[in-house]
Amino acid sequence: MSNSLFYPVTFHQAVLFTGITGKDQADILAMGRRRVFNSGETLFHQGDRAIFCYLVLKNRLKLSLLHEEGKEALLRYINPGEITAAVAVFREKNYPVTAVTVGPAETVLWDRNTMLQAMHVYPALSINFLQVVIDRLDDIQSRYLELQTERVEQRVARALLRIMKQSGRRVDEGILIDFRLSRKDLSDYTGTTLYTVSRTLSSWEKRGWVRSGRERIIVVDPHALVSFAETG
Amino acid sequence: MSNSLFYPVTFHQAVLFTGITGKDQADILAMGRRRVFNSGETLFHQGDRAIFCYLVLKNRLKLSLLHEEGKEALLRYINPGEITAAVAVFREKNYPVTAVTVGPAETVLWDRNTMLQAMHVYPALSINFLQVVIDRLDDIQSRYLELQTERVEQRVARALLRIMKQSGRRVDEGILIDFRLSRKDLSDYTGTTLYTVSRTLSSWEKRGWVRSGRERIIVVDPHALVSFAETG
DNA sequence: CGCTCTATTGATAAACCTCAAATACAGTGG
DNA sequence: CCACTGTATTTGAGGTTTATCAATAGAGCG
Repeated sequence: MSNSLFYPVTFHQAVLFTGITGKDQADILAMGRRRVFNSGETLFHQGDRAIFCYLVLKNRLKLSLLHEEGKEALLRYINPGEITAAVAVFREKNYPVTAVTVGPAETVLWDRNTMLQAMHVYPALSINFLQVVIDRLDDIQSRYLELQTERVEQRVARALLRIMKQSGRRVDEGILIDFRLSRKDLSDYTGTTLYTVSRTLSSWEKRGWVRSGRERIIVVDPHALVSFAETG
Repeated sequence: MSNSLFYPVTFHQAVLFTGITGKDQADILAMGRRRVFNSGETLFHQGDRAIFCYLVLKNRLKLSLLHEEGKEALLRYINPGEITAAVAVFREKNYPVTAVTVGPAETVLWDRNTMLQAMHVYPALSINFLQVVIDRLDDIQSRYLELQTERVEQRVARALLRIMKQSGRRVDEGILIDFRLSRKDLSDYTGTTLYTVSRTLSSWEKRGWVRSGRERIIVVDPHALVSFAETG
């Protein structure tokens, strides 16, 4: 409560806080610790003991699964208002995920015991955490199915639409993905190579569906992309 | 409790019942309804409202994600003592998964409200359910990474090892997958075609790693398979 | 303005799918 | 017990998708 002034008002809408009053939100936030990470800094790494869970206040995190030989599967971006490492609260096993900031990021973090305590006081928290875990499960299952059954271009279309929905911002020309997103990032997200993503985006740019530059993508015609994603 | 005689003793080891005494287990089972499904019968289908959660007593269920054009991703097999549709208890949304029996299967099922009630009386149940959801999330994330980064034969090796661990039975020649498992099933599990699986198994059979017949696989040399899966 | 990182594009190769045909196998009913 | 029938499996040939490699161009930063 004491340092609630530090937190932007907008986080009253965070998934974490569904069904929790503003005052209680402030209390819960005050139980955590505020921490700012540099651009590109690692919050936690695959194989670490899961210790904290994080609420993102500003900027974004990139969650990845790492494989040998430097290959990487990009799981998702964690946007302001979203939490990650929710699972860390429920078990002590290693967490198989790596989190890196995309630009300098502000977070609030809670250790396991503190969060368990908070959940005890505010039971709605447990429900919200569970909801997050289930949402993640749904998301990864859909993507697993798509990865297994669809072609590369179709998957890139879906990826772009997903990221657009989660992190898009309206601008004049269309919907801008609001952070540095490279061809490599998109290929790690979809299980292809940066070359194929580049070719795909070039072809869509010719058709007027997107506009793109260095680590920057604007979706001009979401409808066309949706239709492409659904028909293959 | 009244009908606890119906249930085999072995289910005292079910994940669902971790930390729950035998008597309480019987009570919980008695709150559910016992139901036998025919071979190949569908328990629930993608898009259904999630209504029940199921404990498998005998035989196995096959959980799949369905895609248009008849393509299918095989999520996992649910063995005796395991539960499925755990998520159904926590939300009413459509469940994106299809469950079909592999041979005639005995189950116990609970509707949402009954299970919520049981959880209220036996809090350990909630923890066990959560554990199941988290395990499923871990599993699908690992497989997502593998699908995205590894070659077909490597994935088939991993699939065989996974299924072996979960459903294998020691026999003279090695470890037998203890139910009908076709080339098509394995290819749906790994995201390839039955032809490629067939070729792969043939080549392994020549090397003495497996023995296989119609819908039947014995892993003769698990070590060789592990090493193959890990080095690619 | 030079340096570095990202993106583009073409040529080639590898992995894997698709299609087709033959073969093996497990039940089933006579 | 055996022939029959419907699946499952095997295997080959050929095609498609996509990765890989290489070289060039472009963008941002100090």
